[in-house]
Amino acid sequence: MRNNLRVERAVLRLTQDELARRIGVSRQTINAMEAGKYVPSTALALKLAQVFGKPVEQLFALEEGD
Amino acid sequence: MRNNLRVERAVLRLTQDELARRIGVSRQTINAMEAGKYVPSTALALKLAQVFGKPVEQLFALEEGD
DNA sequence: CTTCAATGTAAAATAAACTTTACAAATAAT
DNA sequence: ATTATTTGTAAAGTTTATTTTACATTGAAG
Repeated sequence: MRNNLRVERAVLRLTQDELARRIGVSRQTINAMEAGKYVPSTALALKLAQVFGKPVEQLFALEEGD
Repeated sequence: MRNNLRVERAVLRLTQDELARRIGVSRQTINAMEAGKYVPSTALALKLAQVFGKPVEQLFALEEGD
């Protein structure tokens, strides 16, 4: 699972902490997600898509081996 | 989190078991998801979107209280 | 060169996703 | 009516997401 979170967050000029607050998770969750340390739930993905104004498919993409 | 899985699966005339195999999860996972018992990971949501040929947003939707 | 804001990271704990096994209920088919 | 397929459900277990606390690193700003 690859994601564009870092880029999209930069576009909005948000800090990890600000983004975390907006979608109701901890800052470490954002940091770990950006670092590709884990795959978020669909609920989180939808909230992120909402904040960034882009469809989930443009934020997350499956890779080889899923 | 509401979802359309049951309807979309009906459109493709797939059994829970067939769908489960296609995306590599257990049949109970499909059943529980359709029953709204839990929210799948983004990886699963993307696979389902792929199978059904629809964007994640058309399969899953956030509700009041997220 | 110090200070401050932002980020990286880590360990321990909790919650939630997902599997396996197993059985019961519903529905379709013969 | 019986059998076979599909679906509902449940308990126990494993794995993964997410939180909390806490500290170390980076980078910008003064």
